[in-house]
Amino acid sequence: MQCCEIAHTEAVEDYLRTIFKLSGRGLPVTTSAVAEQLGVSPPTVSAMLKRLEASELIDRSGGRAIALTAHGDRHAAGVTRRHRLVETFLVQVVGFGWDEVHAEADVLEHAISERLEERIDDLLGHPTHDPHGDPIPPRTGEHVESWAAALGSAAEGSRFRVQRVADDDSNALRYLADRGIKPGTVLEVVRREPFGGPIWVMVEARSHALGPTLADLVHGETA
Amino acid sequence: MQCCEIAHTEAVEDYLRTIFKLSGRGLPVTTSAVAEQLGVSPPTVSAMLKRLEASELIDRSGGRAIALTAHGDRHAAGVTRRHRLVETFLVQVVGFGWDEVHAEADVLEHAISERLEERIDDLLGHPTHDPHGDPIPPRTGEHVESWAAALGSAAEGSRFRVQRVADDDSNALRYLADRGIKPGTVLEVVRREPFGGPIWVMVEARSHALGPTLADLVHGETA
DNA sequence: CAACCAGATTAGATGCGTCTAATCTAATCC
DNA sequence: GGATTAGATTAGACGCATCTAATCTGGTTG
Repeated sequence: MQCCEIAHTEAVEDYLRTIFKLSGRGLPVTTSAVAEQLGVSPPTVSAMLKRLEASELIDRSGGRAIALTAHGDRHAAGVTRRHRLVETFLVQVVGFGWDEVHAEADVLEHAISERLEERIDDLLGHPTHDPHGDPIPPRTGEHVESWAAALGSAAEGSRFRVQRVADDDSNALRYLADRGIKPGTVLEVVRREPFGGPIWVMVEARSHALGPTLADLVHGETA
Repeated sequence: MQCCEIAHTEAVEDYLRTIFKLSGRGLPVTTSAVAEQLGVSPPTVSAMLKRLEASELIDRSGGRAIALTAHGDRHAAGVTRRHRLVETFLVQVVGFGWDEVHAEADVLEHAISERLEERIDDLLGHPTHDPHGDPIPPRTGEHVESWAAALGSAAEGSRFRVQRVADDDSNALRYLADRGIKPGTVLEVVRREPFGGPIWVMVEARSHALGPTLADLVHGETA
């Protein structure tokens, strides 16, 4: 069965984007990881993976790990592109906060036509990154989905430039935005408490203690 | 079974909006009419109508005619509201032509959240009509879906103000827009050819011959 | 009135996407 | 190396939305 023999249903797009996302973050891409991410049961994922494999969108020759084929990667990047364009559009044009757009985009990514996708891209001036700092895959051509180092592992005393913040948790995003932490922010790592304690950072002359969970959502490089 | 026990799937919303649309135009609302409109088979409609009736969204006590209950009408008006708000948004904010938005809105109407619906409404300044002149149902309260007289039945020599143009056919919309015929246009009915012949109208000092099919898409009142 | 016809429904089937319960597999650990 | 255990799959089921083929229903017409 070739790719184009599978219906590009919302579910198929959801699975592809999830696999794309996990791969991009360097996380293990397994049945259970996908199930967890999508909030469905492992058998459901098993069944879908079988169909994706039959359509040559994924490759499972590497043991438990699931990899996108070149074909699958193109489609997954397409869905991701729409997701991130929609997020950018909702923030820049519609006036939503960066913490409000993820769930909205999760639905809209399946609902916009190619024409609307292009129009939004034009309207926004062909953005390269969404409001969370995630790179927007180009319509054609190569795309690299790299995550820089997490703030959670930055050295004490270093200056850290935020590039990207994981967009999964609205509350975390709101919390971080309230403290001025967003892509582009440069902060100072004052102190790292041991034993899973918080990391103290200085942003615009104010210091904040971020728990390790939160600190791991923030990625960037030493500035 | 009460209304809220039925899932508000896309299909359910599609059926409700279709029934709403046919009723609003004063057309017969029957199994086959709905099937035709939605492009599905009559048995499929039969099955869905049974579920809609069990959920008390429609009432079929009037022989073959299908009527929305008060409850069903509220839901149908909600879907229609989203459809028309999206159309307006796509034209006014995104820059689409009025002939391009119907198909787009058919999908997006199911995908926008209540929050986004409200935000779009605010952004547009609470419009009362969409680009085709169709009234946008208010979020709460009464809504009247009335179609004025068709241009096809306007008297020779009368002046006719266009209020509303049926949005089903992109090509027809483009054709009409090219000739300056859209809501608000005032035109003069020069001559009606008999035997299903065209109707001659004068718009901005240019005259055009419109076939009866086309003329029946244009609704308004003598000005 | 009987036959016909249009329109609606029932019967039976399919594919998708999901579930739970049971089973299989493969890595880990004493 | 055998037992445990985590993870994946198979088995069996369900609801939604759709189809085709067959049947039912009700009005019109010769």
